[in-house]
Amino acid sequence: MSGTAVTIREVASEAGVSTAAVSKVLHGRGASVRVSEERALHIREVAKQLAYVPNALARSLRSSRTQTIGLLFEHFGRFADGPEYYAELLDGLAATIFPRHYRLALLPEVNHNDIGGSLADGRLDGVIWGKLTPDDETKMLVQNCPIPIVAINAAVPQVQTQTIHVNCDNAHGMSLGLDHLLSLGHTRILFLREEGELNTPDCIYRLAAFRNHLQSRGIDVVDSDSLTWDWNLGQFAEWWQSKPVHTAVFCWSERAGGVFLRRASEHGVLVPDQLSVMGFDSTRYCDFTRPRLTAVSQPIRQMSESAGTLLLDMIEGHRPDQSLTTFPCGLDVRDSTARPRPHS
Amino acid sequence: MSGTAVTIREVASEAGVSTAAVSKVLHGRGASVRVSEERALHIREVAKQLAYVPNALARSLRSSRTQTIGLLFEHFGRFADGPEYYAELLDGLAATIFPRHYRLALLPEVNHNDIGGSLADGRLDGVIWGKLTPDDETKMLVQNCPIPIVAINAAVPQVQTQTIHVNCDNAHGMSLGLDHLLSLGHTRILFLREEGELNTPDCIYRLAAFRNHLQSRGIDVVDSDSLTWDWNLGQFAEWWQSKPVHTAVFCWSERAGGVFLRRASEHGVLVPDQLSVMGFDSTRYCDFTRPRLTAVSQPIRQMSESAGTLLLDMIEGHRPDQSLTTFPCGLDVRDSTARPRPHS
DNA sequence: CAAATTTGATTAACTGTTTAATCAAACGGG
DNA sequence: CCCGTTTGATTAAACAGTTAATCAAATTTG
Repeated sequence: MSGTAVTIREVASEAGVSTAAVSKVLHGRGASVRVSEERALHIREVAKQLAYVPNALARSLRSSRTQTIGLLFEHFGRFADGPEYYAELLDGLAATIFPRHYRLALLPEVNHNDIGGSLADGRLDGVIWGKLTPDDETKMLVQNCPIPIVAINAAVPQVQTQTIHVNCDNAHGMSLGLDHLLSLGHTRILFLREEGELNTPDCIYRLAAFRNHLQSRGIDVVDSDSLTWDWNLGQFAEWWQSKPVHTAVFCWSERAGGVFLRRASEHGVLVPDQLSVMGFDSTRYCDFTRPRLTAVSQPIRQMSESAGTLLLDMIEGHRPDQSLTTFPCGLDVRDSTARPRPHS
Repeated sequence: MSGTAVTIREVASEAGVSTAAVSKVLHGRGASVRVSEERALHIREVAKQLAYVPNALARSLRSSRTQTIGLLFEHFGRFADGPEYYAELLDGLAATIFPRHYRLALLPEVNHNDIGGSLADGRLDGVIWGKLTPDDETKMLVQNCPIPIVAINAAVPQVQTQTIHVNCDNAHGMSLGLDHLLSLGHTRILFLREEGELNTPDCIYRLAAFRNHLQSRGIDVVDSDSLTWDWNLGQFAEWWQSKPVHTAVFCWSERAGGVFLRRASEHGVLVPDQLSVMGFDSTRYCDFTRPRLTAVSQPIRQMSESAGTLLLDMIEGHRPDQSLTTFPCGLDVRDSTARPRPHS
C-alpha cells in the first residue's frame, strides 16, 4: 500500500518473529535457523498480505550471487545488419539460462575500462564472450577476470582462470564447402570478400582456410591473389564482362552471398547454370534468396546452448562437460550450386 | 593481487583516510564531505595501485539506482523465428541507453509472479514492455509497478503510475496499404492469417482495421468472412484451384507474405502478374523475397530509440518529451503488387 | 578582535538480507 | 533424575558502499 517497498523487517515485526525466521521460511536460507510449521505458515501469510518482495540487491550483496550473466559483444547497435547469428545465439542462451533462473545482461561495449568494471563490479555471475578481437588489453581483462568466462567463436586467450572456449572449426567448414564444389567439377573458384569486412577475424581466417584447403587438394594456386576479389556493390558488371575464368564463387559470408546473387540476377547471369555460388553460415537467410543459397553451416544455436550450460555449471561449481566445446561445421546444399556448364 | 575484491575500506586505510573521503573522491558522492586536492590525488593513486573496483551492488543498495533497464518480451527463445523486428528494437535501445551508461537486462518470461518480482526486486530502474498481451494479471502488474514503464506496441493499460506508450498506428498502416491496392484497381482483396497466429493481438487488430477501412472506402464487404482465409502451409494449391475471385492478398505479417510468395512460385502462379501480394511490417526480409514484397512499414528503430529516451528521461526525473510517442506507418512499394490483369 | 563562514575531515548510522553464534526449553535414554 | 540431543527461536555481525551529523581549524567579515 505505502510508497516504499516492504522489507523483511516489517514482515518480521508484523508476524511477531525475527528477521532470521522470515528469511529462513521465505528463502530457505540459514542452516542453523529453525522454524516450526505453524509459524512458517503464519509468516508466509503475513508476507503475502504485505505483498513482500525480497530486495535482490541486498540478497546479492550478502551472497555474492546475482543470477545474472553478461553478454559481451561487438555488434550491439548493429544487430539488424545480420540478425540471424545473434538471434540464434540469444535463443540458445535464453533457452538454457532462463529455466535455470538466470537473467541475461547485455553489456555496453564502450571501452576496455568499462568492460573491466563490468566484469568485476559484482553484478555478474559469469560472462559469455562473443566475437571480441583479442588485443593486449583484452587479454589482461580475461586474465584478471574474477568470474567464469565462456567464449563463443572468440579468439580470446585460454588462461588459468575459469575460461572455456566453444568453437566451430571454420577450416573444417571451408573444406566441406570446397569439396562440394570440387566434386561438382569446379576447379576455378573465386573467394569473394566485401571491402568493408576485409579485416574481420572471420573473413581473414576463412580466406586462409580457403587457400590451405585448395592447396591440399592439389589445386593450382599459383597466383593465389587472383582467387580473391574484394568488391564493392557496384562492381559486378565490370567483373562479369571481363570474362572471368571462375566457374564458382565462394562468398565469405551468407549476406555477401545474398547480395551477390541479387547482382547476378540483375545482370541476367543464371545461377547455378552459368555460375555456382555458395556462402559461409547457413542461416535462414539462405532460404530466402533466389535461388536458395548453398552454404556451410555453423551450429550456432547448439553452440550457444552449450555455452550457457557450461557457464552455469562453472558458476554453480559443477564439473563442466568439456565435450561440449567443439562443434563440427555442416553443409547445406541448396539451389545455387551445380556442375559447371561444359565449355562451348 | 589477493583473491577477494578490494573494498573501499582497504583503500581508505591504505591511504590513511576515511571511507567517506574515498567515496567522495572516487565517485563524487556525499555533498557534505570535503577533500583537499592533494588528498584526492593521493586517494586516486592508492585506488589505482590496489586496482580498486567499486561494488555496484552495495552502491545500488544504498542509492536505489542500478543503471539497468529491463526488457520484457514474449519471444525470448524464439528470436530466430523473426529476427528483424527484435534486431531493430535492440539496436534502437542499445543506441540510446548505452551512451547514457545504462545496461539492458533481458528478463526471462516465465510467469506473472516472476515478472512481478523482476519489476519490484530493486534491480531495475525502468522497463521496456514489448508485445505482452494484456490479461488481468498483466494490468495488475502494470498498476503496481514501482518503476517507470515504456510500452512499445503493447496493449498494456495506461495507468496513473509512470507509464508511456510508444505506438505505431496499425490502422493507419492498413489504410495506406489498402489504398495502394485500391488505387491499382483491386477490389477483391483477401486478408490472410496463419493458423498459428490467429489470436495474436497484432493479427486481430490488423484484421479489424482491414475490414473497417474497406467499408469506409465503400467496398462491398457483404460476407466479410469470405475476405479472410486462415491457412496452413499446405493449402495453397487447394485455394488456387478453387478459382478465387480475389486479385490481391494482404498478408497479416511479412513472414506470412514470404511463405505465401514461395508457395505461389512453387505452383507456377506469377506474382504480381496473376496476383498481387503485400504484407505488414516492411523489414529487410521483404527485400530478400522474390519478387520483393510490398509492405507497410513501422519505424521500429525510431520507436525503440524514442522508447529508450523517454524511459531514461522518466528515470532521471526530466520531463519526457511526449511528442515522441506516436509514429506514422509508411508504405514500401516493391515488386509484388501491380494492376490486376484484365479479365479474359 | 570577536563573530561568522568556509574548508577539511571523521563518525556512525543507514540500505535489506543472510547466517554464525548463542540460548532456552523440551525430550529421550540409561 | 541427570546428561546429551533435538527443536525452536533470537541476536548481532557481516556484505560494501553512501551520507547526515558533527567537529576542529582556518579564513573571512564587520
